[in-house]
Amino acid sequence: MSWTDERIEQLRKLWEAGNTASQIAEELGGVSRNAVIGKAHRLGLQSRPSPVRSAGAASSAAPAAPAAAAPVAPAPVAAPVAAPVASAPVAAAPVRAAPPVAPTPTAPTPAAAKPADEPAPFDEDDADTQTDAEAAPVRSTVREIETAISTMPVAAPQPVIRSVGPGGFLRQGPGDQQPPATPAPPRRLVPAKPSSDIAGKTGLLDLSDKICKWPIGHPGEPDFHFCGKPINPGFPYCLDHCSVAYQAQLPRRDRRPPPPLPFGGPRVR
DNA sequence: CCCTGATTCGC
DNA sequence: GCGAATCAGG
Repeated sequence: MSWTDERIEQLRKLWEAGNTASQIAEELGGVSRNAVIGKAHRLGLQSRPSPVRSAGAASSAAPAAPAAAAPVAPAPVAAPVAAPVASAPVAAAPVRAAPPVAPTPTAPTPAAAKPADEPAPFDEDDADTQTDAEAAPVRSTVREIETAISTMPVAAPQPVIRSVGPGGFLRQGPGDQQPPATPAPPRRLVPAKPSSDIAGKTGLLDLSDKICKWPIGHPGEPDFHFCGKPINPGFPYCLDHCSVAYQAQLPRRDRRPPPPLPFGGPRVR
């Protein structure tokens, strides 16, 4: 496929409408995403926010310097940590009307962020050409909306960091005096008493550095316990279990080949 | 992993 | 000029 005037025009439209390169490529057909990007650049189409560009430098591209054009307030890094508690939108409910705090000139945080270049809403000159491309613009619009929604500042705020404790209550930060909204009754995660299965056996709490810590059974099983015999001095296990735990390595030639792994071994890629 | 756009470079 | 390969962030 070659870049006919028609296809170039289509590319231009879709690109400026905010479609992704892969969408455009799919729409045009016969070209790859890379081809679209390459062509777009050669056409001098305005570059769009790219993951890569942010870090490095706006080398060749970006004549429309966003720095100058951006209407965004400089926002001199207003204490990123301090803010959340007071303004926390998370605690949506009972936050008493924020006291008339000192007129902190907080930057219009997220809402102000707005694309430097607004895509021209419509190109009236091309209205006649629209007929052949009915479907595309619609899809673009849908995507634009989706993108807009997903990037809306409204969805963002969740700055209050609280962890969820057992029972579902929220742990509070130091300055957070509001009681938890729903104080869930404490729940035990483990039985208060050891089950009768391990009565008389060495449980976790019975461990010391004088008795064998060799596990008998598996954690989670009702009768899981530890060996509990006196240790072999200098080791965490008794003599018997030391002999299991510490084995001299045989010379390679004397070793048994390991049994085949149950699932065909590790994946190889 | 997936996605994205940018860049490079052989053709 | 073209676009695959590659890079690099989200």
